[in-house]
Amino acid sequence: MTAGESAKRKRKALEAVEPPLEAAIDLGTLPRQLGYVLRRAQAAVIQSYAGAFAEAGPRPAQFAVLTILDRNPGLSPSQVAGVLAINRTNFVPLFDSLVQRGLATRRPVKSNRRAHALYLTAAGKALFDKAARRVNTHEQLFAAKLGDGDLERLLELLHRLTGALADNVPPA
Amino acid sequence: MTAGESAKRKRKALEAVEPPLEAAIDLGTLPRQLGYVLRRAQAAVIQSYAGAFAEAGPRPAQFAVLTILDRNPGLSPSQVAGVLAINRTNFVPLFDSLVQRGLATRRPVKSNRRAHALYLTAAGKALFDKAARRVNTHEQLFAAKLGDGDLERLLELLHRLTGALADNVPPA
DNA sequence: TATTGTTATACTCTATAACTATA
DNA sequence: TATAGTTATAGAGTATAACAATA
Repeated sequence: MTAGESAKRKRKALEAVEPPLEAAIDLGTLPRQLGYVLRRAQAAVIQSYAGAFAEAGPRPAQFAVLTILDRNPGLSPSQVAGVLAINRTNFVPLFDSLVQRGLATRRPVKSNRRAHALYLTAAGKALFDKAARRVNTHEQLFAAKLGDGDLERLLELLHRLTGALADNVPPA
Repeated sequence: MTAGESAKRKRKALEAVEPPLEAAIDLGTLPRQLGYVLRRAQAAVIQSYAGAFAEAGPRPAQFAVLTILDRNPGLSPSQVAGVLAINRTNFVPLFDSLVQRGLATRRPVKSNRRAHALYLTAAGKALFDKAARRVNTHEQLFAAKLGDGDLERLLELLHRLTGALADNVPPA
């Protein structure tokens, strides 16, 4: 092959082509892949929640922390982060955002001067109660969309999946 | 109430407290909230995939693009981004990463000099085939973990949920 | 030495505004 | 005026290394 032929072929390979046929796009195996399907579902759910929380309520991670502290006042940062599967490190600015909004506080612990005990403020409890009511209402919308016990079936399958996969990566 | 009493109470409210009782942590309604349960499930699935792709295979988003272009060569960036629900804007660096690895190319389109047509290279096809085999094997692991048709049930519920929520936000 | 909370840092994902060249 | 691709940018989410105070 000469240099001229090589250059010609190269030019041809980069030539303009016709626009794609306007047929339905084939997703291949993506709709059977759990990672992809979960991403799409989570995006749809987050979008749906965003509509219900139009006026900048607590973000999902903030709401989760409020829930844990409402039920378990006095837990340590490591405990809350651990139970929510949030990195200890990333929990710091997350909790700071609640403190800055006056929703939660850190208190020292008598018996261990390294540790902190975390609590909701009165404002934090009030915001949590209000947000929890809205979240539960929204959950009923999901139940209605899926219909007839299917939300419960979906939750059960997701819990079982998460548990089965977690078993493979036991804590060190 | 005197000023002294008020200051005293304030000090008391900030006093050190005993460590939390070591009981099981109460998650409240979080296990019934789809957003939270989906996040946990997706994290578990991504972790599981990360183990199977130890040696830096394509990332999930890259693999999705490879899949679409393998089945639908010549689509435009907007079409691929649209079908994957990826922002047009964010698709650019994502596709660039494939081009830089020699896995995909952009070609001009005859009939519309604004448009691009996207294709996999031979290397891109080869990597996709290899990764697809690994992904499908991993999918079987999920099926085994859940057992007896439950993966199919889970996928069906997730598809139905995503579809039902998308209906509420029709494209402008 | 190990643990608790923290800082610094970096990378990915996502979202919005605005530019360019074409149509 | 609208469309296709792109740039710039900023906000979340997530991950690792390392530090100070304390155990």
